[in-house]
Amino acid sequence: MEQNKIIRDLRVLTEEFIPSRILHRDSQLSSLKTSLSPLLSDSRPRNSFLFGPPGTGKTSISIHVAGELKKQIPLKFAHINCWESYTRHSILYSALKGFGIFAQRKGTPTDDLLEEFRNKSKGPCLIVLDEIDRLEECEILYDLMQAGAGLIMISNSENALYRMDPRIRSRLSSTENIQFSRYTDRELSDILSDRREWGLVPGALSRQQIGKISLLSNGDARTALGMLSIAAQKAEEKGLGKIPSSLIDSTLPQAISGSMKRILESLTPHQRIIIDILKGGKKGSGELFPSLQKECSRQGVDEMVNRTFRKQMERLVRHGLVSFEGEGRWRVYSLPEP
DNA sequence: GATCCACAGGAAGGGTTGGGGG
DNA sequence: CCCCCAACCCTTCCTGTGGATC
Repeated sequence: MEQNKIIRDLRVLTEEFIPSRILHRDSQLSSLKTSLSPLLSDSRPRNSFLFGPPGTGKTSISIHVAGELKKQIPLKFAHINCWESYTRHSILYSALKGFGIFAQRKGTPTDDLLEEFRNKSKGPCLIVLDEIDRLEECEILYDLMQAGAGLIMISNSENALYRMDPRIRSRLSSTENIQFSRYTDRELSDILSDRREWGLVPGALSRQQIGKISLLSNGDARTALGMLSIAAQKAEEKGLGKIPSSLIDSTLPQAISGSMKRILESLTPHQRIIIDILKGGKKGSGELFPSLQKECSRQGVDEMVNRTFRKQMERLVRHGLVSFEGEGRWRVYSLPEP
């Protein structure tokens, strides 16, 4: 295979890559380590709630800290995305999978999975629940805590825990709240420089270009890394020896739509149609439902019953993809501000 | 004031799905 | 291959709410 001119290691340029050195998150890192330190003496850690805008390092530092702990103790660890696993059953299943135990998914009662989890989570145990506001059955938090697991809960919204059942909330009252704010341009530049060192061939990207990406990404490391990897791949495809600045400008919309695309791909056809309709402006149920039916028959998608439509709306609202104002029959749905 | 209407949302039940066992 | 099991999704049926209409 021909030697790459731009990319040395593409993995380093993705948000999934967890660097061994976390930059510009010192206070959050030390708060989290303090909360989790009881694990080292086989005691129950303090639960943590990490909140802040997307791309500010919440998931990265959670996985990083878990990795550090694993080097010192036999930690049971699982990272669960509540967007994908939002029921009690699927969370228990994912947790066991994170421990390396492949339970039978279908056909196993939730209580049996819980029993299995209780048995297998003995000793130091840490569960990261990402996008916790997507969770549909909050009792699972109670179950996990009861089994002795330490929790790191992550959300973009500061109020994610307020919306939970008061009983669960009181169990979470001693939770350590750790806030993440957007990176400054300079901090983002440092992060990108660090990744450039391992991910790109020397000389492929200039300091000025890093500054430009940082400026355009508005403090969001996910967008910044998205821009960097898209630009690098395009330049590589073209057989160039350096990333041209013109390419960087054109990657911003792609990097942003890339994260939006992932969300849209996870939607059902019905949910996608509802969002498309709401792009045309806010609507009440009385107007939205007939529009949905009409659009479904036009697109050859099965029509749904009114009650199912309301359940779908409930879910879209909970997922933050649709917002509403007004109560009762005067409720009006719209798309949230980006 | 009684009734109607439009909508929200709970409860129950049936269909589908996917993995295991006979 | 077929049946069983349990989760999960959708539908049906129902109750509650509050403004509009008679």
